[in-house]
Amino acid sequence: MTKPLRRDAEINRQRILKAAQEVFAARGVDVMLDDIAHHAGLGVGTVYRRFPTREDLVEALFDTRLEEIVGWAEDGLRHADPWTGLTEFVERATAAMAADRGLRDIAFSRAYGRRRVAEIREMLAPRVEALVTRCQEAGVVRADAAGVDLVLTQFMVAALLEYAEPIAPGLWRRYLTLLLDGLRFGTTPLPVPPPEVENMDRIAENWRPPRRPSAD
Amino acid sequence: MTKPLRRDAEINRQRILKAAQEVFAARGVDVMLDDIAHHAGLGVGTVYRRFPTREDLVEALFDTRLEEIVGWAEDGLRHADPWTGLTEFVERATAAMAADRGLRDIAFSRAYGRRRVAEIREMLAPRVEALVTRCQEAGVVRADAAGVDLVLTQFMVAALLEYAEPIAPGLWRRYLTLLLDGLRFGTTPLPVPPPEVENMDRIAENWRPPRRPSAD
DNA sequence: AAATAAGTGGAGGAACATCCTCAACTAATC
DNA sequence: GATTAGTTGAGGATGTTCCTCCACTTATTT
Repeated sequence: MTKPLRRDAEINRQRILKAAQEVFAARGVDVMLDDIAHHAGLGVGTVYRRFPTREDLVEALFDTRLEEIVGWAEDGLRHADPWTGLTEFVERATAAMAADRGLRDIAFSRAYGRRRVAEIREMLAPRVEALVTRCQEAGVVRADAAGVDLVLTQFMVAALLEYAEPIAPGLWRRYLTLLLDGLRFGTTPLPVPPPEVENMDRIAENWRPPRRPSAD
Repeated sequence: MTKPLRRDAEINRQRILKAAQEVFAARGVDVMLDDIAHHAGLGVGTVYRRFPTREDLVEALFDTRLEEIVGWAEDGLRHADPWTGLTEFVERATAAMAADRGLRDIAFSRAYGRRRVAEIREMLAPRVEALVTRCQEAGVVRADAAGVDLVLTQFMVAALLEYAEPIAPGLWRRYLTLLLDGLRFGTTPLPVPPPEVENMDRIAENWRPPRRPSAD
């Protein structure tokens, strides 16, 4: 029942989406909507007319991005070699997050993406855990690891990205390798149990790095 | 030549230091000075009179804390077993940072501690690197690791602390173990070189997690 | 015990940051 | 050319943080 937009309005809508995508990628999801408008070469009012809340922009931009990541997890589970399946997934997911700070926000925080995006995000954790379990069954991941450990691992690497990626792009691969080697070859008994699922959620949901200044 | 403070003023000075220590530990070094005053049961004016800038509080509180950590590194270097020397140092340092968010700020960021504290901080990195080198010479740390890798490792764990420690205290031990196991037993060739010292500085200096809300 | 000097409190002004509306304007479509 | 849809961006509303200022209190000196 929604009338189609006027031609110029539709063009502007696309421009806003493109601008939002770029600004979110560079500076995270909680940039000022004014900055997105400016980056799109439009007035603030136009952005607010088309996307009354930040949430609308998030939902319009990130559902497919997250679905993509879920898809990678499923690829990994389908891979003949469990360990390669796991590492290829982690590499792809981290590379995507390295290139897009907004995606990190969406993947971890619960402050954004309350509708469809939240649903998809929820599909991620169980699949990631399955990747680990599958490796353990094949004996290529230490037995005392847990599914959630991979999530926390990703979390730590995401934090590193936050600070290091703009300065030393790609450095994350080094430390991801270190962590994965720990998962694979480590023998020192892990001294405390993994977090309960519920706590895991509470940890990730606090994800909220400081606002990055606009370049201007 | 500085006159001694009036008796009540000296007492209040101590109160402020105690309050600052506690509030910094709980919520980091960039809390509002108003909060410290309130926590000390004093007026804001009193705090500003005694410590005109946040920097003065930082310098008064953190130089011995950092010296302590430097001392631990030296203990580690003196330990008969290089690997135990390394792990004991990392454990102690991380435990201290887990208990004090202000200490994390001081140890990593360059936004605080510009005088004596900065000097001490600078003594830390070379000693940490020596701990690693010593282990490599003994063959108990992978040869392709670098001294700075331990610093980045600490950095990642510090980021984890930021989010996880209030919810799952002590969880960091699990992931520190994983990382150290990676350093020790890992065999996957590290895919990118470690950061230049100069970049290392630029990464750490950006440390600035979001402000934590006061509990009131 | 009065005089003096030192110290205190905390309301509130200044400087910002962020959000989002709205009335005057412009452009597309019929 | 009339009608309707869309755009604009200055600026009001709100919030945050810092830090000063001066009427007041308390210690110390004489």
